[in-house]
Amino acid sequence: MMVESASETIRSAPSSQNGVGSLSGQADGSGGGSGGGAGAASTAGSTAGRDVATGADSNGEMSPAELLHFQQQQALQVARQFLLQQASGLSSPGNNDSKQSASAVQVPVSVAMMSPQMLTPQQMQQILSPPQLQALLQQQQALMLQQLQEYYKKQQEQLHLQLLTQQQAGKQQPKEALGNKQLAFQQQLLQMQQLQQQHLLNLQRQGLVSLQPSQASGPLQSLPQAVCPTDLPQLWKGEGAPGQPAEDSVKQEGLDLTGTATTATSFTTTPKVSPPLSHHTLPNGQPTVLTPRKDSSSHEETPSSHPLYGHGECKWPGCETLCEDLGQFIKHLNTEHALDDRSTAQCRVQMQVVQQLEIQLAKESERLQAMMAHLHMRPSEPKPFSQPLNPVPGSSSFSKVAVSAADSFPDGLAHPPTSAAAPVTPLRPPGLGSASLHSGGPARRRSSDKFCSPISSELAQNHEFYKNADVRPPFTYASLIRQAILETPDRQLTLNEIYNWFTRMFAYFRRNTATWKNAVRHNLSLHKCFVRVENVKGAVWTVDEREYQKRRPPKMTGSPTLVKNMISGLSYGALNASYQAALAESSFPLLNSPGMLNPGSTSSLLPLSHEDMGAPVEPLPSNGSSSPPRLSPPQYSHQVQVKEEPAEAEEDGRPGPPLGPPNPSTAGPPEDRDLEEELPGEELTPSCPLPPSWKPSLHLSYCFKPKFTVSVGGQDP
DNA sequence: CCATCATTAAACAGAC
DNA sequence: AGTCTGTTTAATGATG
Repeated sequence: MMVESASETIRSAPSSQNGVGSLSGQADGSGGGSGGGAGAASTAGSTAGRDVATGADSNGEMSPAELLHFQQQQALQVARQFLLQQASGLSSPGNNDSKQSASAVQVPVSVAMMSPQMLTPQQMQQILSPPQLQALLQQQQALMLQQLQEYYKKQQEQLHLQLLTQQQAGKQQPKEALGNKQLAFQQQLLQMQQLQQQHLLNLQRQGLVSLQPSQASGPLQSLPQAVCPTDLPQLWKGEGAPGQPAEDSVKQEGLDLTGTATTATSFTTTPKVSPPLSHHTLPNGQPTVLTPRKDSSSHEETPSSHPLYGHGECKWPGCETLCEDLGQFIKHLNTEHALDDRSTAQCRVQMQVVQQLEIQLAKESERLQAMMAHLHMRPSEPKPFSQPLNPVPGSSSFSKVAVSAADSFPDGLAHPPTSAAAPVTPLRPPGLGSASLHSGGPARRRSSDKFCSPISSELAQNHEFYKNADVRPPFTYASLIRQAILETPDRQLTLNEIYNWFTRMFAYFRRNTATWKNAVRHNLSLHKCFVRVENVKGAVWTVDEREYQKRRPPKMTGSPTLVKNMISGLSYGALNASYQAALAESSFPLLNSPGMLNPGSTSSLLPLSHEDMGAPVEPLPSNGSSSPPRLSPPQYSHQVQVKEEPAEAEEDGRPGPPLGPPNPSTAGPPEDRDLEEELPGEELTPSCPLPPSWKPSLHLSYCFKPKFTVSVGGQDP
């Protein structure tokens, strides 16, 4: 302990220029007081100028902090009502708790909120004993659940009726118009489901669902483990009359996507949906965060954004088609992703993915709890991740703890945060749990390399998490730098832009800037996969993919079989395996065509992306495959794509346009051959993902990039 | 135990 | 002079 703190102070001393920022940041986090979501949200909100981030946030996604706040407000309202009743003698004096509970439950939330009293939460806590508060909270939760259920039910019915009407009318309409209408309905249903899911998960996260199974009315009893999107309609309908035709059809739509024209409505589970819940749940002036912006974004026919549209490209799984604007995207959506067997199958796959993720999340959380209980790590705290983590990146002692904790997972993997939790529990990705708990330290250790963690998809799916949670990403600096560079259309970034990407994408890197910036520079210089190119405006950094692949241990290349094998070996192998199976089942062409797996593009579909599987991500020039590129620096400048020189040697074998997203869907055989020649017996090892015969020795050694041959000469050890 | 490699720290130089 | 950028070395620790 003393050693840790000593080293901590020692290490923090050099970064004096960032000391103020770091300290203030930490003070914010801790001063905010355990409000994990709130702290994260405030962090995200305070960091202005992050175009992507704010854009995503402003789409109306309700943050956990908002939900929490909303529920707390409601709980307080109910508690106030309860106090009022007690004070005015409305409830019979001799009543026992159950009677009082009943009376309290009977108070509609909306009514309670319409009569706000002037009691502060602190006053409430002083007046009410903790058991009372808890009872009230539970009552309120149960009541709110009921109201929500009814609301959702009505909304679903209404939407379904609208949909049916629209479909009948659409028979006479042009197909596109119908598609647009369907899209709108689809969005609405989708948003409703998202809302339901968020509510349920939020409740579950607070332990309220499982806390009160008897009060939470039937359906919720079935989701202590996982809430699956496919289950939600059932869950919410379970209480109501099950025989209602509209509900049944909606339910079937949610579960069976195979056939009819109605199936396109209720399946997608894209997390970036703004739930339109404000008007019903908060009828009157309650100054909550459930603002009309969500309505505007969700109910309009032509919203300013679309959950399947982002960063100028279609987010449909495996598509990534570039669309200049929303209109074009809508057109593209209606043409390319119309209601057909393929789209239906893809949606079904997506459903299964989400479902598996949810299940996996529940299992992993449970496992983590058990592990922590076993290891006596905060056994008394059921929500170990609810608080913002303030790691000390400079402390190697912390890093040791973090790494060892991460490695203590049963499967021996330092779990990167899988995609399961990020959309719904932004502060708590599973698997990262123990690492983030003590974290601080570099949760890195080649996690992206050794375990083939798909950094691009990881980042894509846990984007919000890393952006808000002060958790070190489990990727190496090299991986992150490369990701930053590849995310840009030109695949080149200045050092400062790389810095900005780090701070924009990761809350963790908003502190201790001296440390990680130095590391970034160090990595840029050290790894020869990063090539510095003199530009007109200055120097930019690019990625030499071949070098990047070369420096990595070969895992697998191209072969879907290998991909599957590796996937099933990963920590979240189960869900990915099911994903694979689902893909195969739906004859999804993705895994069968190497070109579909893109490196830099945030492969929104696959939890695994090419790049981190060690597969060749870009078609690399076959010229000079055996010549060590380190011989002369000018060679580098030709291997990379520079703005001023769009068509250079690097692009020779690449038919794709020089600009645009990192989507060289032209990978493949030439590249593989090239690498195979260059790394004989390493890249292509068809039988097993990690061939035992492979040894990363000798020529794959850690090599320095001799930018200046003079300086290298005699210093090489 | 050794080789490899990621990370961190630090020194240094050049450009601005 | 100070800062930024870039290079290099060294130490440390993890991993296979």
